[in-house]
Amino acid sequence: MKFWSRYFIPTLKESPSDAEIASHRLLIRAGLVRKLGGGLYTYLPLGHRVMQKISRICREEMERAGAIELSMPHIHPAELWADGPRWGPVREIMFRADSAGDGKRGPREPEFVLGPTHEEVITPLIKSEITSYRDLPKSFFQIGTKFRNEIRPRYGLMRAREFVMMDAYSFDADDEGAVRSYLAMKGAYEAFFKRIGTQAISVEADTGVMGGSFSHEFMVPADVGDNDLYYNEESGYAANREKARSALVPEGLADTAPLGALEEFPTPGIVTIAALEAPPYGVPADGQFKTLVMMGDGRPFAVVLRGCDELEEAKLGSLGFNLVRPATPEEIEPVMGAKPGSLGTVRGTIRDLPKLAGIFADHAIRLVGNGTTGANRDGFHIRNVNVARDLEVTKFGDFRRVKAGEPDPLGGRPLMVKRGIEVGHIFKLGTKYSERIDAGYTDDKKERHLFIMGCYGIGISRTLQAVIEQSHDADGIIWPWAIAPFQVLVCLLDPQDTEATLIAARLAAAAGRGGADVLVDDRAERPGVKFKDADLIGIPLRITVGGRGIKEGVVELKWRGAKESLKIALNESEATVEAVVREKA
RNA sequence: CGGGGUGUAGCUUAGCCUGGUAGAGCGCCUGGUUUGGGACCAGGAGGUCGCAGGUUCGAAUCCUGUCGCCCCGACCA
Repeated sequence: MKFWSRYFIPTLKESPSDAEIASHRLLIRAGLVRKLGGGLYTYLPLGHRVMQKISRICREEMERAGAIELSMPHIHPAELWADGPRWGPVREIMFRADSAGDGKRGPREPEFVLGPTHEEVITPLIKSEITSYRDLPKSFFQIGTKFRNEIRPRYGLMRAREFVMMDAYSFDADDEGAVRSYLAMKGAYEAFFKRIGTQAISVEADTGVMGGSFSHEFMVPADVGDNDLYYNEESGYAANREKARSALVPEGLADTAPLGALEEFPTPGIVTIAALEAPPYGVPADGQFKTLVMMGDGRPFAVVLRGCDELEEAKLGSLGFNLVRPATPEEIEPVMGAKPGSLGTVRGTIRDLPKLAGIFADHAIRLVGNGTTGANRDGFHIRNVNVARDLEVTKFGDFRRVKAGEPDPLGGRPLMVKRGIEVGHIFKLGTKYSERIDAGYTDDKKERHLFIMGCYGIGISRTLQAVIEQSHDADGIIWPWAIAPFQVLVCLLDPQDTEATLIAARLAAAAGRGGADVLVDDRAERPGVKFKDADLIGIPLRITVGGRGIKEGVVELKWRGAKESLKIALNESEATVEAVVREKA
């Protein structure tokens, strides 16, 4: 039990100007955190308590799923990362952790870095400690601070430079085992989010820089999220934007339109899809072919889409390039023969076809019959273009960004879209890390195999903020019971009054017996201030003890989300409070 | 890193265009009156106007540079 007057909850009437979104403002106004610098936050007592509660629940669910807790260093020798597969992409977000030195030495390679994640630490560890199939499978986890020098920290704890994460790693002897471990973790995640009172959706996700064979993200739906979720509740399909597919194009669809004769025509100054749609041309966007030239590991390649579709760059990952970027006009013209705006892939029109590392076409272009595309000659397009007859294509694939309302790939029902905050991510890694350092075990036939790994993360501090984003109103936070910093707030309106103080103490004790963490607002403030603060910090159950109620012989119980309060007779109040709390806890 | 914005008291900000005494609200301190949804009255403390240089008799204000922070984009738990 804590007394507000002796505790530390610095609430703010106004929010600092640098807080943009509701959850960020509330974090600060409710006295949960204070900023030290960009992406760096102090957890004040209230915020710290919530972090502890989220961590504890996370720990319990991970252990229930069979994972074993350990703790790895935050400072890593730089050699651990140097020359690794992720050194390039990861390097720029890593903090170096060398001695600050005397300021005279010039730049040099870092000796130590602050750990952004721990695959690189745990894989060598397990390599040397586990050598037999008898010791598999094993899953480990830790809950601790991670350091990433984010290019742009944002939205308070949402994207911070230093943040708290639960990270887990699984080691299995074979693929079936690895899938079991993966599913166990997925189950633990689902249980975790359910217990903390948060709706989190798991969606198919891209593996990105992490690599691996498949993965799911756990998303908390929120308008301020930085990823789009495409889903249909009936069919159960859910994927993020990078991964989302649709059943727009029937399998094996061939050219259908009556084939017209190819015809080049002048289009002076026309370099956009929209301009070709307008009079006098009037070619609808879905009747155009859009040709994009990208650079993959330094080699140009082309991507062909319908004019009405957008490229989803993440989907180019399947092409096997390490680094992909749009090509510059200077890189494009010598290869294609024209500047962007007049590009196309009609056979025979590409100036230097052998230079291209490939022409990759989205399946959806099959829907275009007698279409129009660039002639690879500035100021000219070609009409009556048909895919099978006319287009140069190395390979078809799924490269377009899905749109809301398209049929989902499982049941053909319309896809819905929501914004979401990524709070967890699980990866089936396969052997990507174990192979690099030859980490494996010996089986019962004395044969050596690589560990099949998985890795898993939950952003604990991000989850804290995502919960607020999902659960608040105009007055403040509405904490789910399980992670509220205190579950019960005894609001003592007349701390000078001995009788009221005594009643408040008894009720606080009763709530404590029921299993709640109790905060007593014993400050010498006016009732209005106390009520506003109570709503702001979002304690689920408020018990009001005041002179007015005592005269009537009642105290009031009010749930944070509810409109009305309940009056309870004084002589039954202790038993009632204890019972109510026990039921929740 | 590219684009945009912004720095004035603990917080929110006015003043800047058109140079001349730095102002308000909230919060804080003292006294009084109040006391069930952010009270009122009186008094008070608190500001190197982000930093450095320049122009000027004179700079919060104009110019140059620099740093911090915020927003949009790429990246991530």
